[in-house]
Amino acid sequence: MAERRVRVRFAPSPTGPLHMGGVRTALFNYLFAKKNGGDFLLRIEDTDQTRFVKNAEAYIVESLKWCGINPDEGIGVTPEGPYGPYRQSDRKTMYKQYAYQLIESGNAYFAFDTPEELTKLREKGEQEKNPFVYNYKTRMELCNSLALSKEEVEKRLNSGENFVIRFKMPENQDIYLYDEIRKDVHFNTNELDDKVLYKSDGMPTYHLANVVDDYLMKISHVIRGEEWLSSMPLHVLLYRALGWEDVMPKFAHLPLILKPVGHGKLSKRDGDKLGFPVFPLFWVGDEGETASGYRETGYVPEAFVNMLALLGWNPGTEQEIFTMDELIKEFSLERVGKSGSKFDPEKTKWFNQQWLRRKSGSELAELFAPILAEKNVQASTEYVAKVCDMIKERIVFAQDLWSQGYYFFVAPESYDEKVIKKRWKADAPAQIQEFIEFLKKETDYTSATLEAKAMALIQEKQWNVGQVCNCLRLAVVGAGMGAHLFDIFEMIGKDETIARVQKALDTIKVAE
RNA sequence: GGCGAAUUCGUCUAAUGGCUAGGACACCACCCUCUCACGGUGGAUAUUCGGGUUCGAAUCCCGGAUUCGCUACCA
Repeated sequence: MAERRVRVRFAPSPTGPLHMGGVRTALFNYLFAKKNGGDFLLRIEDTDQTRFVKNAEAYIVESLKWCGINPDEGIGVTPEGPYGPYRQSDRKTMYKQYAYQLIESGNAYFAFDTPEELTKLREKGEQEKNPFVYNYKTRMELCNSLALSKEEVEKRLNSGENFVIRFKMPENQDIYLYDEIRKDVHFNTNELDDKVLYKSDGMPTYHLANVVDDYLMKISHVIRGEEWLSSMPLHVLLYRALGWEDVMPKFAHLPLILKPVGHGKLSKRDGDKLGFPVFPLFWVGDEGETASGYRETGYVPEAFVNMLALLGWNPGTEQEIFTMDELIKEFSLERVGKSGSKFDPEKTKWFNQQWLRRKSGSELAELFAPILAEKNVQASTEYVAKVCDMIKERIVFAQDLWSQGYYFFVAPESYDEKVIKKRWKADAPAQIQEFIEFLKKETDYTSATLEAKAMALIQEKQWNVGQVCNCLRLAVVGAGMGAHLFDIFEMIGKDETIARVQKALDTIKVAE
């Protein structure tokens, strides 16, 4: 049998910003598609009009773009593709016929119960410790086309009364399913309920829309979060009832991403409460509420994607740093784990550090440019790139380029008290004074030469290397950190070096 | 409550019946070093519990515990 073309979709609901769990689902779909030479589509599932958030769709598109997860088809692609439209609200009219087809084949029925009535039944059920379920046991006592007379149903339908269409879940059937990640899974239909497929507002619910669209869009594999595992039997039954079982996609349910502390899955509502972003990009909601994003926090997309890929998947080797191309090459559903993973913000920082370090000076200079502009610093890109090369091993975030490299651009405004206390001893002023005289006479102002001559001087005078160098570092940097001392000298130049050291000499008082 | 799924260092994970349970993050110590980092070396820390099967179990089977998910005219 010829293998079906691999077509997968990421189908988020625009109810707010896409959070990192969603990005990971998109990533795994994308990797799977690319690995197998297939298509990755982006479909928007906006069937719930009450939860619709205006900017969410654009945010989703931009987030995926930032991550380098580019759809082949669907929302955000021009032209969108042959199976459009790819927004369920734009497909609204397509679902009704399938809902009615299910009614005709006896797999679904009209229900007239109002939400209020159902809520009341649920509350009552809870009190009596006998939860209300709309299923084979109760449906004949409720208000629907199975329990009511044909005339009564006609009358209600013709009078324009609100109705929903429910799936008639068969009684006592054992359903054996296969999940690509979880392997064999078993359900009995008595545990399931008569889910609403078609809502009174004329929109399908997720279950119907999802199955219909996946069928029409020729989806071969459904890769989604574990929260959907429980509805897999319903979806499979829907494929069967609609007569589509032969082209039913394979299912793979991904383990969830859990909160690093406390309990439960990571959710949008966690926002910044946990001290790290849960969203790829900065978010501003309809009511002006904001949430931080990985991009603005100083993460590079390579690191974010790399971290996400290793959350729930592993290559079976000890390689941890992967480019997108390497991920595509290595990815397989077989190596996706079964258990949920707690998200670790510390490891995410490490990935960013690794990725930043792998970038060239000029690549980093591009990240640094907006920060320098904000600080009103003018410098040539060559100079900035050189600085980046010197400090890239000390940064975790793009922003650290400034905190770790400001002294290449501006003189320190203060001096670290702790360093003064430790290094600026009684004999320091005299030594530094002498060192200034040495610097003034230097004509070959390059790092290596300067270092050799300075070391010779220190040895000749029998000074303590650590004390002298650290005092000089304090003078040019203002703190006990930073790049190689003589590299700093060369970079800022002779005049600036002398000016800074002289100023330190004039300002700093010998520690008691 | 019902149903489903899961369970290896604090965290992410490797080991699909067989070396001393391996790696990474974080932590500690030492080395490198003018500082901060980087790097290197070493350390501490794990098979949820109880039964079985087997020469041998993290791995297979049964039961308990715990965690997560679902249980909406939300996805």
